[in-house]
Amino acid sequence: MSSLTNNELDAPPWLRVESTLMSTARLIRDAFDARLKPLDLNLTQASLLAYVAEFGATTQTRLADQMGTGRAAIGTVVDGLERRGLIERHPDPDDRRVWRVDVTASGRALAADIAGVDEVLRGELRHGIGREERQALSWVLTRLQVNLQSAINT
Amino acid sequence: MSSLTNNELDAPPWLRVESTLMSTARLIRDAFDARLKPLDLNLTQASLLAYVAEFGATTQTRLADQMGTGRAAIGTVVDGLERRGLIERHPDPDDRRVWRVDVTASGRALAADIAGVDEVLRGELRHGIGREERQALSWVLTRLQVNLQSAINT
DNA sequence: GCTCTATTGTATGACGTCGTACAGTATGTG
DNA sequence: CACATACTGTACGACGTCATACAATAGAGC
Repeated sequence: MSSLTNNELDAPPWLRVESTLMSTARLIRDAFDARLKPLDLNLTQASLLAYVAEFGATTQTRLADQMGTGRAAIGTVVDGLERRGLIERHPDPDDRRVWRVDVTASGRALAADIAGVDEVLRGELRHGIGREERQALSWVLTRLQVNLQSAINT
Repeated sequence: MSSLTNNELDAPPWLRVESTLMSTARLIRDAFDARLKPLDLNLTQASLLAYVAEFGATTQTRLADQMGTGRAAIGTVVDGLERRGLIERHPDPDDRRVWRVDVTASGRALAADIAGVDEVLRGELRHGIGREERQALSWVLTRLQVNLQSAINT
């Protein structure tokens, strides 16, 4: 069942690879969200938690940069995770403007589950795609990002 | 300024190609939105308008499938474009449940502008990326979508 | 030390999309 | 014909993100 929504044939003439790329991105988010649902996390929350668990106490601005979202949005995500006792905000001794966001014990346990989910899913996504194909994909995407940045700054 | 947010080096160990893909998708949306801003359209509105201009009177459900968004969301998009006189809703003589969404004269004119914007931007995005690389990208993305669909349906 | 500029996190309102439920209509089955 | 099932578009509430404005704080230049 379920033919893909956008194969190259019935796709509109404008937007071809680009729309395939965007629908793929949406599917990635959906797939991760589905697998993270048992942990009661979405991809944004899981990414933030995993990042803090990996790299230790982190500023919210840095988190926003890493996650690719605004500072305001990160604030509410941190609020939610903090309410659930997964992370904590500690004052920074050197800079009284910032919070050092750090993971709690239960947050660290959950981060391990996240890593498991991530590894399993990423393994499934590699089926039928060779290593060099993934590298080629990565290269083209990076090059595309350069072009996109130029296009946006004009 | 503005090094890319996620190169492969400082990216977290979970999510690599996948996160690059998602940030690329976001950049695509941003780039199109920026170029479409003079027309006072966002990518969703422009895609819908271009699709109707290309393929003629279309059902809203079909539009939702094509755009990859829900029926409810499409309804509000159609509302907005209809208020601006770019499209019209006509009753379907054979099925009284559905609207036949069709483009007006001014909508058709704007659709031509959209096609121009699209062609120019897509040309810029191809810089430094060969035809076979684009085809390889497309192939890997399609394969990825298959894997993603399997992953979601489990 | 004082002043100007930059930065951090937050509050607020807006937007786009989603999920669900619903009424109206179509289609298939007895 | 009557009935059950499927489908279309809409109303409604919720969520996540954004843009903007703001107070508090830091840092640079004099």
